[in-house]
Amino acid sequence: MIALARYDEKEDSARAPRSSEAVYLKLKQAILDNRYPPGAQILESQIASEFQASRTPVRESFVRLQQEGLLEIVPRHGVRISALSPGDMREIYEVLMSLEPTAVELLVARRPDRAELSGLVQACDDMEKALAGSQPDLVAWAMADEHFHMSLARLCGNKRLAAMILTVWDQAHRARMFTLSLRPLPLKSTAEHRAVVDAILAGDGERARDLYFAHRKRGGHELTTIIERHGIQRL
Amino acid sequence: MIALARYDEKEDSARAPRSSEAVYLKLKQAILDNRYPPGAQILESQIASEFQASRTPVRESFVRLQQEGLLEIVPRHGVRISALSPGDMREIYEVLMSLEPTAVELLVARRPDRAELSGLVQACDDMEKALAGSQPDLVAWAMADEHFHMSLARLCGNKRLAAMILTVWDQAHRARMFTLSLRPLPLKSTAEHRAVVDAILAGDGERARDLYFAHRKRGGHELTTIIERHGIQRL
DNA sequence: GCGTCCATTAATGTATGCGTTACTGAGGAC
DNA sequence: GTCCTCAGTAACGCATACATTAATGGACGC
Repeated sequence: MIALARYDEKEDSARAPRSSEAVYLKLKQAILDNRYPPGAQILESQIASEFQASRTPVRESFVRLQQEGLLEIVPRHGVRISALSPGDMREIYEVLMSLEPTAVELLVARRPDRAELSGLVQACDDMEKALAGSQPDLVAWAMADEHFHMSLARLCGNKRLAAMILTVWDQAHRARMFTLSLRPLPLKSTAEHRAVVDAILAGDGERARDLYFAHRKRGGHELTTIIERHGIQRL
Repeated sequence: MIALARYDEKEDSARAPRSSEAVYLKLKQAILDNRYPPGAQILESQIASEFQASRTPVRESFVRLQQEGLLEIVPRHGVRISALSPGDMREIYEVLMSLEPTAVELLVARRPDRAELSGLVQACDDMEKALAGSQPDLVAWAMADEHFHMSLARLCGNKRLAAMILTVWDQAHRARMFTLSLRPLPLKSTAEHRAVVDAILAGDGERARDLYFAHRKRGGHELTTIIERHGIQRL
């Protein structure tokens, strides 16, 4: 289900370069980058030799990644990279439609100043820049979009809530990247993001919440439509 | 930070009595039962000998329980059972105020028949029974209450959402049990639960959502008040 | 020729050993 | 008397060895 560990990340003492942590991070990145495609069966020893570690830290990483929903440990059968069904995508967007508006509401209640929101503004600028040229850079836009949403989650002041949002975002990451070129150009999206920032600065929690909810709903609907139209079953 | 693994529980083949699973379940139950109190430092070897297993499955359990937020692995320092601060309780109730109303809304949208909701009705009956006598059985009431909320989460049709709810409920379990005798008798609570069930059966998603939100908000407020009034810092 | 059974093999699950690190306590110096 | 240093020890993190299980392929029987 939903991995709770992320709010634990404290980069205080870099004195302990634990192998299991390194394996976890590299394996996770590899999955998100689709270097291990959904449905792929992977072996402990394979990952171990690939990352030059023993099976022990690899197993530990498997457990963590399973709880984050990125892979499944089938006892005695090994590990399979999770593939998302259309139903999974629906679940993810239902969760986000619940949690993200709450997060923005909590953020407004904290009355953040403009400096605290600089990351959000920067993300909006990046999104605009990515779409400005004659050849829109969809990947850059997606990264800025992700950065906006994850920053907002982190800013809300509720670590559990933030961790949950980040976890399901990670689960949906590949699907988003995959459908990026299939969706209409997200031209309205940036304006929606800026409107949310304005509402936050104005201290209007209800408006921020409603705007964010509508934004999330539209995004989810777009993605769902694409999945249906293309008859995608697993991603 | 929110453990995603629970929706994975499939008790299909009981053919593989894995030691790590047994250790995980027993250790988790022990923590929930407060046999390892919050803040306690525990040793891998201690748990291993206690459960007659080696350190390997114990470590695996530690990783899982850390992601569920029930304990913290401090590298090179061992494992500490999580203690909830008032801020943690606030976080948990903010998450539940967001997720539980969504869950009930999703459940209504599925138009469940009366049979599907029998578990909820049973839980209401149990709550009433627990408070009926001259000597109210608070523990029985709390168990029925928990059963109601967890059943509703599971019924909503969104496994990720359900898993998240269950995870934070587990985190708050000890705190709830601890404050049980400090709160006023939950006499209104049962009626609120029944009203939610009625709204579900009536197919009125908005009413069910609002009722559940109000119920959750009141419960959270009650608990927060108790924590403040008694100056509880860790539980 | 096909199906079933057994043996072999390969990968997981568990146990254990080894190296490293951090804590503890004692002893000495200022 | 207090603080700092150092050595001893105990627990963790990782590696590896062993046990267990499931899958695969071949051979035998029908």
